Formats: sequence, structure tokens, C-alpha cells
Amino acid sequence: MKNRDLMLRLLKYKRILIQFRDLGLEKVFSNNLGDALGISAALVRKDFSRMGFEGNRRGGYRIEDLNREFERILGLSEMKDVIVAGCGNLGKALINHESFSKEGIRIIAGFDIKPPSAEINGIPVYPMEILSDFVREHAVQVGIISVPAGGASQVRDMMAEAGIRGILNFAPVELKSSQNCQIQNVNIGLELESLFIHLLFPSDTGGIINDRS
Amino acid sequence: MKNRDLMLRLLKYKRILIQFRDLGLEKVFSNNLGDALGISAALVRKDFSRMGFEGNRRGGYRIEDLNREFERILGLSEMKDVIVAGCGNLGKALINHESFSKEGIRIIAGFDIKPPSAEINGIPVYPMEILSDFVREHAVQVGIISVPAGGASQVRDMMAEAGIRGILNFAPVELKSSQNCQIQNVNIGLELESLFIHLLFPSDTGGIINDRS
DNA sequence: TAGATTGTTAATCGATTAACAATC
DNA sequence: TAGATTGTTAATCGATTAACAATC
Repeated sequence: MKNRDLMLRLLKYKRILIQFRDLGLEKVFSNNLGDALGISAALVRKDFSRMGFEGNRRGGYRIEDLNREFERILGLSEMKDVIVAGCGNLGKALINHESFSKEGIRIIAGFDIKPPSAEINGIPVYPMEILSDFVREHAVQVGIISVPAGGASQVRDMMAEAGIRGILNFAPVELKSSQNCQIQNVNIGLELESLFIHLLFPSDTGGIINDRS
Repeated sequence: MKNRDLMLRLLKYKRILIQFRDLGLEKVFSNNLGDALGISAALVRKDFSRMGFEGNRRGGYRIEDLNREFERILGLSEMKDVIVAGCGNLGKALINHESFSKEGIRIIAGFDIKPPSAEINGIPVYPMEILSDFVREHAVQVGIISVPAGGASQVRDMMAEAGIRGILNFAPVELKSSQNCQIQNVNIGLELESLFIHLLFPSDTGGIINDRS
């Protein structure tokens, strides 16, 4: 879990810097990026230093240079193809999600035990039995699970066996990563509940625990 | 961010323990819970000790006791009412999401600049202008943002001003928490991209960084 | 030059783990 | 009793921050 935060920060830097560039800016200071991401300037400098990105002791960092570096390190030139297992409401929403394409993500197929239609928004929907073959044939690397809780772990196994290496899981079951298959769980119910819990403990000191240390 | 991990663990303990109980079990060991959550037994004991939950040096923890304690501390007896701003595909999917009710979460209204219909799945959908009044009238505490990126921060302000204290944000914009309003961002595109990045760096040592320390 | 910002080191902080005495 | 598990302390680990010398 260690590198996960760093990774997400890097992706956020990358996106913000593109916005900065599009705004016509040429330079940024660690300061600016810290503000934009809600972190300290020191951490920005530390991150960049770790990545080997160099700035100028007076003029900050050249946005163009940073963009090039991020593209070199985190750039995924080809389209990132993804499949969706489970074409209920959430699955449909993901398939229809228009902002993925802007980020180079393309959903190339949906799967469902009982396909609600042959295609959604122009994306073909196949019966679940075909998933393995499709994944192998198209060398799909990443999949989304949006089936009900009961079917999730079975779909995980199916995906992993077929060669999928990364899974974003929306089913309310905690799936565990394995050596070959990285799983990211998004438990919407849990997130909502945690927001409610926060309300119970007003102070920002996080009063849940009665810690005596 | 400190307490967030602990909080999520507590909610997971709570859910797992209910499953254990429903399976007819009476006792658990720190060991079992650690396995179930993918964490160490030591951390389970530490968490419980911090919360003041006591076990038995030989017989582990009584599930019934733990359930009672969790209910006391994290129990939200009343229904947890939530509103959804943005009734596009994702918003619809959330409104239709059936597993929320099982978790005591109830979506009581949707809002949209241009409501696609008067109601979705029996839940009323109102024009966005009404949001503030509705929130005040019903004392809504938690909201979900599922509008496009462009409108997200405006909706955030609207919600926060009307008195909403917790927001789950699905728009691909990083919204920042304020004193009165806790925001949890779920950036699906970012999560997917990070899965792809993982594929670039095969080793589990997390080879992105070239750290010399 | 004077001023500002980076790059880096050492300090801090907190979370997790290892280990073991207490004890059922 | 012997064995197993908790509860807790001290050690570890890693991430973040503070601070400041280097330098543009």
C-alpha cells in the first residue's frame, strides 16, 4: 500500500500540470503545486527530487519539462482498454461515462450473466461465459467488476485466470490482490457510512478513539 | 487523513462480525479478523485495545460483545438519508443501487439541472435550484456529487452552504474538505489509470521511484 | 547584490509490527 | 498443568515536515 499514495500524487501532478500548461503558464513553484493538491510544498519537492525532476533554484520548475518527464514515466501512449463485468445500472453508467476517453481509457466490452442488450452506447455486451476468451484474445489487462456482491469473487477468479492484471472492484466485498492481479476496491456504501460516522465525532482531532497514550 | 484508515477498519470489523454472527459463530480470535481484513493480528488487537474492547486471554473475543460495542460506538440507529446531485448515468445507478438499504443508507432525492424524469425508481428528482431548500428542510447531512467536472465545485458550495456536512464526490475534480464539510473524492479515472501504471512496474517493490536512500 | 526557491538532511510524527509477560 | 491468546510495550518502518545551505 506504500507506494499507492505517491502514485496517486504523481498522477495528480501530471493532470494539474497539463491544466497549467493549457492555461498558458510556463513555470510553477513547489508552492503552487502543493496548494493545488492540498499538500505541503516540501512534499512536492521531495517527490520531484525522488523522481529525478530538476527545477531551477530561482525560477521553480518548467512546466514543459515536467510534462515531458511525466509523460516519459507515466505515459501510456496507447489507448488503455478496459472491460466491465456486470452491466446493471452501475456497469451501464461506467460504459456511458464520457470522461474516460479524455483520459485515454476506453471500455471495449461489457459482460453480464444475462446481457440486458446486445450493446450499450455502441459497446458490445457479451454473456459472461465469453469473458475469458475475450480477455485472452484481446489481451485485456484491466477490468472493472460491477456485479452484485455474491458474484464478485467468482468474476475476480475468472478475470485473473484469463490474464487480467488489474481490477477495479465496485462490488461491496473486499477482494484481495494476488501476486499477478492488483485489486482496487471501491466500496461506496462504506465510504458513505464513514462520512456519517465523521458527523458523530465533531472535533477534527478524530474523537473516535479513547487513546491513553 | 490519519484516522481514516482506522475508521474504515472499524467499519469493516463491524460488517465482518455481523457475517460471523449470522454464520452462527460465537468467538473470534484476533487472528481470524486479521485474515478476513488482510491485516496482522497484532493490529486487530491494537485497534480493539484502543477502542476499549476486551477479549479473553484464552477464548478470544465474544462476537456478541463486539457487535454490541460496535453498535454502541458506530451505530447509526436511524436511516442515513442521502441526496444525489447529478442524475446522469452514474446518478441513476446510485439511486437504483439496491444494496444501500441493507446498510441503512437511503437516497431520498435526486437533483439535476435538467431532471431527466420526475422520479427514478420511486425517488423524486428535483431541479438543482431547489437543492438548498430541500437540504435545509430535511436536514440532510450527506450528499453525493455525480455531476460533470465543470459543475462540481459549484454544487459543493451549494451543498456546504445549505448545511451538508459530508460529501462523496464522483466528479473527476479534487474537491477539498473544509472545516464544516468533509469531502471524500472517488476518482474512477484516476483509479483505473493507477492500475495501468502498476502494470508498467512489474516488481512488487514498486519500481517507479529511483530512490537512492 | 539581495531575494527567492530549490534540493536535501535531519527531525518528527504516526502507524504498524514484533515480541513477550500476563493470564485464562 | 500446559497451551494458547490477549494486551501492551518497545522497536521498526516509512512518510511527511522543518529547516537551511546551496544557488540561481
